[in-house]
Amino acid sequence: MSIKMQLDPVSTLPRAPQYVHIRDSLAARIETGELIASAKLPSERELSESFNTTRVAAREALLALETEGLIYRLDRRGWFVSPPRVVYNPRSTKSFMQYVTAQGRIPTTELISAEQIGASEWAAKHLGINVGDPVYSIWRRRFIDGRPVMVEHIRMNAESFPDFLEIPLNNSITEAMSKFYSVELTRVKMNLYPSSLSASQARHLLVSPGTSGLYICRSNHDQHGKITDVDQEYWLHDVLEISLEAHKEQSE
Amino acid sequence: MSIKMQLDPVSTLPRAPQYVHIRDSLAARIETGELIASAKLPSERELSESFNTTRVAAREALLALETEGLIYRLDRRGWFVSPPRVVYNPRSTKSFMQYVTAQGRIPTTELISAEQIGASEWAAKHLGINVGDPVYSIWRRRFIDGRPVMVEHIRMNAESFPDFLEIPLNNSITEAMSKFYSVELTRVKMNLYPSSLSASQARHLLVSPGTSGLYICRSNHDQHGKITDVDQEYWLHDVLEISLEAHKEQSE
DNA sequence: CAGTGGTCTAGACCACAAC
DNA sequence: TTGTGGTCTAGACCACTGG
Repeated sequence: MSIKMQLDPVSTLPRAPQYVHIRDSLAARIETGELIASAKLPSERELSESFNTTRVAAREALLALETEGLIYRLDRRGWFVSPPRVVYNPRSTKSFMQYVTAQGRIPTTELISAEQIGASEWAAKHLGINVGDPVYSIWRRRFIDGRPVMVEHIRMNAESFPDFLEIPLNNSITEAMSKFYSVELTRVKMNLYPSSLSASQARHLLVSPGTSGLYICRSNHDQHGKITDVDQEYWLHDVLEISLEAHKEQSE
Repeated sequence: MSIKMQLDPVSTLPRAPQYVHIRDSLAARIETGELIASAKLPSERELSESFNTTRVAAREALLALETEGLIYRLDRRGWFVSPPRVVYNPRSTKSFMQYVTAQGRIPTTELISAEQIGASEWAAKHLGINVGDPVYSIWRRRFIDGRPVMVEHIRMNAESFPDFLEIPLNNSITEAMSKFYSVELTRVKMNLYPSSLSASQARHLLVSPGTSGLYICRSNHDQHGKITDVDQEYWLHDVLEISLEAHKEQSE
């Protein structure tokens, strides 16, 4: 037996990158519950020191976990463990407030701005009205357990809902439509895809510009088939799980 | 008026990061059509030189565009302009082959592996059978215009589809069920959320491990309400746009 | 003001793809 | 063999958060 240590054959295989070790270590600490939901992770500098490497490698590990949806980042504030996803079912009549509460989480809604303007080309097309027709343009921010998770931009046909802006807009708009205008939402059309958050949206959500998100565009229809409102939602990418059940149809 | 030049007030505002310029420049070249779909971008080194900066900054710009879905990356092969998203409607009876073709794109399916095994706990639960019951486990890879965009893992109740593995599995499984077993898919249950691709999935899709993706889990049901198969799909994040129309129900 | 992430410099070596 | 992205070193300064 030679004194010189034999190289382990395994070491001739492609070595797992350094950042993978950091990722795995953190992932394990999350899985075992050592780091619980919303807990703050060690700083990038601490991590790089304790793993005897540089901030770049630590950062890569954190970014990988972020992409997976295991952790999230508050801009210049640090890294935190992601809470479980909230399940959203477009077919359910439950409002945001209702389905979040039903899952044991605490929803909040905050009005950012609300005004009446003339319909843009985009809004007119989606609301089935003419450019320049009066629409309400409403921006809101929604929270789950105190974390801002979504900003939304709602456009409503103003002529269908006179004086709507007098109503408190940090409550359910669906309920307001029902209670004050006898308008019931019976059908929803949605388009959605992963994208990234603009600088403005990111600011509202306390994250860095360019953070990945989930874009959802919803058109709501009332019992007469009329479009009531169009809602663009910009979610953080780790917050939602979409769940839906569909009956097959020949329709496109 | 002092001789000393006044600072332009604008310059006291936070300066846009360097990588934003590179991002914007590339985004503009994509928008104007100078760089068309699937075109290869300049290499990271070329970009960093032409913008008189380092690879890190160039890379950040490219990663930002990747998150937006404007460009994609083939592992160690370079960066390319993303083609438009394909619209997928879960309610439509169209198969992958059909809806991709209908949008002027060319779909391909490749069988990776197919075997009969005993149901895992996960498979048993989702198929409504017992652990160890015979199931087909099928892995496939799907392409659009030659680009690998999704890997899927299908589990079927083997007892419902005797000798299914004898059928060519690079064609539509839905059609095979209909043609040979008189089983029609009438209902689908889906769960989906953004996530990241595992090393194995990434290899199949020619991308780097940890690339962000879109996870879709589908349970298909036949005309009798029986579960026919469960399908886990791992899409690249920039490929799909989900489009759906739902009638509201009191059901959860 | 101290601490955090955000951005950047100026390099380096590696694994792999394509020729 | 050459060129690409993938990973990494060892620093630096900046913008902003929070006490």
